[in-house]
Amino acid sequence: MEVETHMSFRTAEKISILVVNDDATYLPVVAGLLKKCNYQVVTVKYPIDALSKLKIKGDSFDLVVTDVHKSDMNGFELQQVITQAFEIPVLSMSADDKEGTILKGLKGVSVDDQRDQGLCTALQVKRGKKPVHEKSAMKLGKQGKDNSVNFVLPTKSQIIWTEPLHNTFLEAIRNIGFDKAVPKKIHEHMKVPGLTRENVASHWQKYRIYLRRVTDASSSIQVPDINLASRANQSTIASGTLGKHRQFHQENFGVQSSVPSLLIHTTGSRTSGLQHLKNKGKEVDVVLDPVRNFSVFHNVSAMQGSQGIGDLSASSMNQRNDQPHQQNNEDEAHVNFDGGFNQDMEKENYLQ
DNA sequence: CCGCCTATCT
DNA sequence: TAGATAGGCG
Repeated sequence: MEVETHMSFRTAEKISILVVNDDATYLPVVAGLLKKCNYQVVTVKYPIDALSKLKIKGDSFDLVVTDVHKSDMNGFELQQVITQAFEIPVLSMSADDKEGTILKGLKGVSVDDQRDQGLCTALQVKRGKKPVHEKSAMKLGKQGKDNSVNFVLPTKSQIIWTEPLHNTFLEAIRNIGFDKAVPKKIHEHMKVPGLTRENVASHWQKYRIYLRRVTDASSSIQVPDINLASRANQSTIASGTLGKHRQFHQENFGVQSSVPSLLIHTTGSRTSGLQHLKNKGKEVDVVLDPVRNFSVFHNVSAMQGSQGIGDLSASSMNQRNDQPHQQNNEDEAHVNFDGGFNQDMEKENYLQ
């Protein structure tokens, strides 16, 4: 499906692109790739040069590709000038995904819209919703069945909430106090390089959802008449539950030191690693479950003399919540691991 | 305007 | 399913 057919048409007028980038190593790469895709490419180092080039060559460019840099005139400024003066779409790129550089420049325009507009206008492609990522280098112009051309950029990495990472998350929450915990604070406390507030927020949401699920389940099983406990006060989890999970946790993750880094990023394709593990069955879900440790509630649960929840075992934990009632389940709560994480996935590690 | 939260997307 | 993203709202 990824055939180079995209250049079989459009021989008459090549699309011409002006590439602005002062990075000596990056510029040739971008230019080369674009040329390979049969675009006519002109390169300049600085925005100033770009402007003069545009003045000379007028509207002969179909698209300007800039880097978002912090030189005299940055990519965004250039973008504005060009867009206004020449009415040529500008595609800004950056390898800098920190500090919201890109979003700042886009002012309310979602990244998708922006790039869709830019690409569509410039290349007159059909609206193929191929995600084009704003971060990192551009990869390759690839086809669509419809002959549309899309830029396919490396998809942004996802972080994986490994055991150690999740633990620092939990500890941050404990330090802050559960009810005062918000993404920003948690994030600050964690102090994990490369981890963003958004990462934390997302995980926090999942975590709370999970917690809700568990507390609801346990209250309905345990004391049906006092579900107000878990309802009103989220910080109530039976010690039995805690114990179970603790135990579970230790058995299976006992020596987690095999994972040297706290933060693991994966890149786009999910064929390996995560997916792979997932496909191996439910026990894997347990491995990947974001909440394997209830230490947050340790103190609270200590004074909760509850018992009988007994069976929030591993298997029930990773199963859905739809009607635990009268769950006789012949499926025994078996958990067998073939030994921790086997990360054959592509990843970047951030030591810390 | 920031950032939290929920819904939705991938 | 997990994690990312968008949008609403305080």
